[in-house]
Amino acid sequence: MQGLNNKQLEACCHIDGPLLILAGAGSGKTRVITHRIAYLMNEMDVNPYNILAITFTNKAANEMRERVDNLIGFGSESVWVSTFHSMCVRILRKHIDKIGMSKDFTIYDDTEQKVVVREIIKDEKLDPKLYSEKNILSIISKAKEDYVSPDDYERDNATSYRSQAIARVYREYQRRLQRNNALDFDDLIYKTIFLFETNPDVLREYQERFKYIMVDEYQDTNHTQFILVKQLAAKYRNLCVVGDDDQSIYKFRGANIYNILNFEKQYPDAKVVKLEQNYRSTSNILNAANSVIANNEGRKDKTLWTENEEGEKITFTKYGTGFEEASGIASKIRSLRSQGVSLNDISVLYRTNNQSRLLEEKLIMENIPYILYGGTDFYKRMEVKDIVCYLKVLANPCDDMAVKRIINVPKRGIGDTTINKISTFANENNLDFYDVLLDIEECPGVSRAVDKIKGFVDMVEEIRNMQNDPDCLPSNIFDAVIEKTGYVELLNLENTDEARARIENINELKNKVVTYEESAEYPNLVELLEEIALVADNDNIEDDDTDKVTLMTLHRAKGLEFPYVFICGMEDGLFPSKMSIDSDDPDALEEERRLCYVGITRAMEKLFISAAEQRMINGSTNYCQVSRFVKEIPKQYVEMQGDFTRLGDNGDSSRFAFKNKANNMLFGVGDNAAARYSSKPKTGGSFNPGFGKAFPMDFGDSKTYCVGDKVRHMKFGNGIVTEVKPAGSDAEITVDFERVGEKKMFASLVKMKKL
DNA sequence: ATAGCGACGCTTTTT
DNA sequence: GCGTCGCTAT
Repeated sequence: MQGLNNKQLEACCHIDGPLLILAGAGSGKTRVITHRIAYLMNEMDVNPYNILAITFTNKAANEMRERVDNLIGFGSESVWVSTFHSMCVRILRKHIDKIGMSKDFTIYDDTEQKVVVREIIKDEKLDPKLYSEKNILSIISKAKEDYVSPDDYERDNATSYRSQAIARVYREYQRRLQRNNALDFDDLIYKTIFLFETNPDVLREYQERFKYIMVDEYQDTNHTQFILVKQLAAKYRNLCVVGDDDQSIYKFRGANIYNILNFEKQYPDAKVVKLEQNYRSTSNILNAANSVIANNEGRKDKTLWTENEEGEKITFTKYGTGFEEASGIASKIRSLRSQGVSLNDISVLYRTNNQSRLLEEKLIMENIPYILYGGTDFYKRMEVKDIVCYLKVLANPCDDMAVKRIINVPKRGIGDTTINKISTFANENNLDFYDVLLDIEECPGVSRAVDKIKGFVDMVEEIRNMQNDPDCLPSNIFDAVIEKTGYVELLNLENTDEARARIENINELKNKVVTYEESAEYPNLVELLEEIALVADNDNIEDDDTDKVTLMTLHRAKGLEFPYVFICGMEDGLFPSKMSIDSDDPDALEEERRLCYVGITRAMEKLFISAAEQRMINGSTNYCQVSRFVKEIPKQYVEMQGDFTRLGDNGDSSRFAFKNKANNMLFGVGDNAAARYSSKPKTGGSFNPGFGKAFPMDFGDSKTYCVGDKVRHMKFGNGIVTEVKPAGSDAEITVDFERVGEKKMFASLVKMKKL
């Protein structure tokens, strides 16, 4: 427990009963959580089997497990470290039959949800203009997040004709998912709560198991997650939640800030520990962040402080246009680079994804390498989804959505009319879509396509039969899909850059499959698909060590830090967004302000913020005011650049000290000439080890290795120890891995198992 | 069955 | 300004 400050120590050592840790930005939150787990195990003799740590992202879960491993060596494998969603999947895979579903369910992402809703809108003959799938899905999702069933929803909205129609869609949506043996993300939590409600014995089993529960990023939990945690902790009440109400920025996704604000009401005996010392930022940056967030009403009282030095002032630059802003940022980055700053230490943050376009164009022109987070997720790319749907059909033929997606991909002459006929026939006879395909002669009106469908079914069945061979791996299936469908072959014929990028993505998918196989105990399609469904692209951030500037939205930056941070587009209407300014809910603006706070506190050494007077938004030029958030930063922390005599600035500008004019910006010329380019598909990244692959418990002599020992490493696979060199109380060992060659590592830190 | 064209709509997105 | 989606003409 060394190197912790008093507050951190206090948080680690409070073991019994509810505990709320309010952890400000950069206050060493993860350290506290990992040390607390270590304390439970090492000092309090808690069996790691009885500890549950919940996070929101796989990345956070992996990091946490790694850090606990490093802290205590072996034994941490039996701590449940997982995301809400993968925890629920794991519970449901074991018990979902008790609530009338089958254990091999598949998970639908939002693309698949949309297709289901679209079909229902059509079948129910609703006007798609009045009932957009997007709108309906968000209503359904919101209902589920609040644990409102279709019946509840119908009853609660009895007076609205529209709501009654939506209730019908909701009910039908659930019915179809059930028939497809599928759950969406909201269902994963919803059904787990329902399982616990209806099966007290199952709940008791998990309550007994999870005697100590920790929840990270508690400010981001929604209502169902709140209920779930409450259920699990009800018996032992050893619940520790960690979060920062000032960093609650996901209300639009259902996060309920009152879960953290009212924790003490929910648990009156809760101990509260505030972590207010910041170890990340200079005091100028931190003070600026404090001043901004102080304008919010609905927050827990706390003020971050730091022992770090004052540092440079924040630079605020006002540019004439978005083009100039992008040029200005690019040239600032160039000058940083010439001073020896690594591009990896620089990040450019913005409110909306489309702001990246201008930045990208300028960075390309200036020859500054960058990596952009955002855009289409790897697993949502067309070609990746196509292949994944083949795998889904092979794993779960009831998955109508998947079957319909691939039945004519690549094109094999089975058109919409045929698909609709089969669909109707299936619905009328209460059959799965694929059942009808198997017996296609029975289906009226598909005379012409019968042979084509037979060809398709034969192909699928041929691949499916491969699974009878116990040695058949998911990658063999994968190869068979590629070969029998001719998918890559057809792309090859296209001979375009786009087709080549798609092939690259498919190869990348194959890499993921192989990586999965190497880490899995019993590789199988269902588990592979589950990992794919639960893994976010976000997990790959920071994996690449080549020198690149990072571009992303402020939302995505949460949890990250960079020595140099640019926040651009600081204009009222953009940030804070117009929606939040116009909203009659005052919390909308407060949430934007929290987002601003998150952005500022990402910076360690130096923060640049900027605004443009004119910006093109949705094809038309807007004249902008400097963001109110900029004006909330006291001038002593800021150095001003730019022309403040032009339009868009009045009133509060007197707070600023005027400095040099930005007159070195190129205007206009060539700005639109920069060619559009398609960003290289993201690659690399470690596959989430998730559940089921934890090493067996092994408390023994795992820290001592001898030359010749056969070992297995979590990431690197099998290898042989070739050298052991004492280094202080530790030992540096060299291992020759079959797959990746020789690696040196410290014995006490390495995540390895002796074979 | 599919290419092509016009209408629309448009913050943020841990799973 | 740009991408997605659905309808229409071939």
